[in-house]
Amino acid sequence: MAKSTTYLTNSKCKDCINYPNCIMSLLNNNEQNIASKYKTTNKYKKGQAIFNEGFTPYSFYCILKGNVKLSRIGGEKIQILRFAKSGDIIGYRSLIADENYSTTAIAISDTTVCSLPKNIFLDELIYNSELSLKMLKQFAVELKQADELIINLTQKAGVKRIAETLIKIKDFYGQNDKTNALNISFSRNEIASIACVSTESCIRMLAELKKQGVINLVNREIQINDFPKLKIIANSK
Amino acid sequence: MAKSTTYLTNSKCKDCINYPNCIMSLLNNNEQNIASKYKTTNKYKKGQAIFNEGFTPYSFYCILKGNVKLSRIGGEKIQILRFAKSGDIIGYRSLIADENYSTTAIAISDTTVCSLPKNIFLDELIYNSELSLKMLKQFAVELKQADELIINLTQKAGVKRIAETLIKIKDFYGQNDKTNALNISFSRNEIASIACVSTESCIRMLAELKKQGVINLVNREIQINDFPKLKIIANSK
DNA sequence: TAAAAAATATGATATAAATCATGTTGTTAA
DNA sequence: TTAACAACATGATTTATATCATATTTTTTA
Repeated sequence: MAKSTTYLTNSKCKDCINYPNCIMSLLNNNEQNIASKYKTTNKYKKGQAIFNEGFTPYSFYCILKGNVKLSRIGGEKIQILRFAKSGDIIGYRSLIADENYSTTAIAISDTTVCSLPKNIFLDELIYNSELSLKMLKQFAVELKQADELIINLTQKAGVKRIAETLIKIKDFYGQNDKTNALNISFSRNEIASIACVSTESCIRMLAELKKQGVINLVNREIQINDFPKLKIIANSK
Repeated sequence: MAKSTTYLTNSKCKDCINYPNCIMSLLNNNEQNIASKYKTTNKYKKGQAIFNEGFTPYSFYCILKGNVKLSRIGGEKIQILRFAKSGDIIGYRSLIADENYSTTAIAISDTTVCSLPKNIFLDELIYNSELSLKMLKQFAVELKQADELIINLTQKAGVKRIAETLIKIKDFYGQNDKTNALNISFSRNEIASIACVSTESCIRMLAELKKQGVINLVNREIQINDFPKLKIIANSK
């Protein structure tokens, strides 16, 4: 896979399209000056890795524009664990834990990412309590979500996990108002890796949901027809 | 289940048996004074809940002495997610996320817990950057562990998960030097809830490990004879 | 625009582990 | 010290879903 393209810019967070939603909007003027001085901006094509499991982290990443999946390998199979989109941050867990990356981040659409050197970010955490508190909250929510994923993946039947997965994608990335198609399209194999089923089972389960009239499958694209029913399926015993 | 017994003490963290290992050792003199003024100490019998999933949190908890399991219900089954012991803190996730408890904490041996009112703890987080940074690190490690649990529970075969569970208990709570028995004993049903298998399967798999000479089952007590082999089993494909 | 490759689809079979059933052992309480 | 109960144990059966096999469709590339 080709290397990402690097762009050097001096733009500040307060002028970013994600301001004030991005967590880095909490930097004060001085911190923003430092950040803009040291940050680089990189473009990743769909499918390119931003960082890889097992590698040493040197940077903190902000998604300027685009979408990312975070996954982890366990022997043979890949498990997709969570997602990120414009304005989200990635790669901070390893920096804060002072460990190598425990997940792999891959662009699921063409994605532009701002990178900040490790120590600049860690310094900001020390001196900006608003930032560190926001980070604490981010972790607290993520930890709950990880716990929920454990319960969902281990205690729900396959079709329910597929339903849950479609809900997750719709809630996070949205859907087309007219066609009801999911804004970000995943292959059957990817959906399987989110729901933790085999690709074949995933295909069968999607077919089952289609048969029940909950979704529509048009040219590999998934349209959610009956979102309430999808929720009922995902949450039923 | 009977209510916990409450004791009021004015002792400070710096005089605690867990000093300086407990994260609260990072409080400065003034903060320790405030903490000692507002904190209460409670004793929980084995099996008693310290807090329950779904309830609103009002306190931050430090385990003065004892052991705790953190679990979560998913429909029918209970999944044990992690453990805590003397010097560990619990209940902070919900406080920081400003959400109800997402897990239940139950004493797995007689346990004494210090409680600090929610706002005292949250204030300390704001003003003590050393504390908030340590909390960030705690979250970062816990999040990785949650991710690892996802992979282990969804991708490893039952026996391997049982082996993994025994390793986890041994590493976290230790084992008796002479008998090789685990320091904290769990019922078969609890081990099943950690490894995410049925109780019957858990029993069968323990029997299998015994047959292989890796462990010994004496009066419901589990002794680890061959730890290296247990690790090999847990990590083999 | 044909050929190759990748993704989707579907049927048949295998399998790990849950569930159900019943029995045994160990612990608690009358 | 026996009865009652809970925990542990083991066999038989069922079930969900993975795996294997083979098509079909769509996309990519030569």
